[in-house]
Amino acid sequence: MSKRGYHHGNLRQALVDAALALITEKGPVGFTLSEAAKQAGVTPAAVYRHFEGREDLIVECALQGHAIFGDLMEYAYETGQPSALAAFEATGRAYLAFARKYPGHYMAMFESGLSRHATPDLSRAVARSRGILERAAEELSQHIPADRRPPATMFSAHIWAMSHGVVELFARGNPGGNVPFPPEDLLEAGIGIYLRGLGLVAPDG
Amino acid sequence: MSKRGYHHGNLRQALVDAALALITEKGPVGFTLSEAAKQAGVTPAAVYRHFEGREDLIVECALQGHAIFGDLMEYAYETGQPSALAAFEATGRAYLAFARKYPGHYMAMFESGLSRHATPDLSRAVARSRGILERAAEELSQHIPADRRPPATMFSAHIWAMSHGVVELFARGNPGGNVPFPPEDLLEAGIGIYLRGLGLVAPDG
DNA sequence: TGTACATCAGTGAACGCGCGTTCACTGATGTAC
DNA sequence: TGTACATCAGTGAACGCGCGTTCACTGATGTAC
Repeated sequence: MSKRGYHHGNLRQALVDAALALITEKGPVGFTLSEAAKQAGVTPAAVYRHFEGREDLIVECALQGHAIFGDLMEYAYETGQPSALAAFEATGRAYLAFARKYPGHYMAMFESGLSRHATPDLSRAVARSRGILERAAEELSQHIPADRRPPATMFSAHIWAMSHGVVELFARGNPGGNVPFPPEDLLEAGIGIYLRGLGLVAPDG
Repeated sequence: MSKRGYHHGNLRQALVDAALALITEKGPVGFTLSEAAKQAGVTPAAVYRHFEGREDLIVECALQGHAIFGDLMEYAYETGQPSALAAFEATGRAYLAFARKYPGHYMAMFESGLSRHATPDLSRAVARSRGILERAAEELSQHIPADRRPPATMFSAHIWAMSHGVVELFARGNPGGNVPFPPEDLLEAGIGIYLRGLGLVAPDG
């Protein structure tokens, strides 16, 4: 914070913001370092004062994404407490809300094709995000009779998969196309049915 | 068919195969027309005897993918008959089998970023693939009491989303990572739980 | 069967382009006295 | 407060690269007589 001054103010963050805007607009593929620099009102070479190169800039986008993601999920989870079910459902909704509100971050995190071990920082950030999802699943799964309880990691993987699938196929232009349901409703209904299958919500609720 | 002869034999298909191999290896992004040509043992310019350009080649990959996909799904569906449930489950398994066996096709179809209306042919192929999924869902949903029955399109969207999510997050290197379950088991369990939630399989089965 | 011609799949050189990256520089900002 | 100096964020020109695409060509294949 309060680093501002110098020539630009805070070029580092301005570049991240430009990158995110470009990724949002054109996908993580269409993003170029040169255009991000241009959009930040700066020469491409200036980027190298703040990042090691193109990939490093994308990593920073993903990193900030995971930070926001983790905070949102954690907050949703805690807000839903003490009911494990409410906490879990809030977490699911927060997932989609994040994907919609921060599409650039989401793409940088999950669609940019960078290894989740690109840097130690990123590796840690990914682990945190995943840990939060799994914690919510873990707690909720305590309410399932032990003999019918799937491992919490599997449980959370299912929800994550469905959420991601809805985002990819139905929350953007491609390629599942114009299903006549808002993605939020689609996902909420899907998770509801899934949880009923686990015996976690009333069969006729 | 039997067009063979001339210089190369069947360059058109050789280019498609090369493109698919490259897409498999490097993702739909890493794919370049020049490299596909090279891999087919031919000058980049030769590609233009058979395709309008780079995108047209990718479209052909997606097109062939949809053809295989549709056939596989249809076959799985029919093999599972007359039980609607068995047919549906077979279709779900076929989905993942396709994604694993034809990763290049799968990526060209769902991850290459080309509009599903890039050409009329593609538009039609996408509609067919989707129609098959929805037909399986439609039939199965007849077995749900009408008052609790979700629309078949929603139903099929859920399964599609979960399948796609499993493929994207867990069936490849990124970024969900090394969950300790084979994706096949993960998906099969997920679909099983979901169907139980719909009351389509016994609660204690 | 043999020759003359037409076709057209593939060549190879060239193009303009934008990319990521480097480098010596310059000039505004912050600091020491 | 004012001057001299050090720092270092951003410049601008240049680079090599591989891309997609074009074009006049050439030479193997298929066809007509």
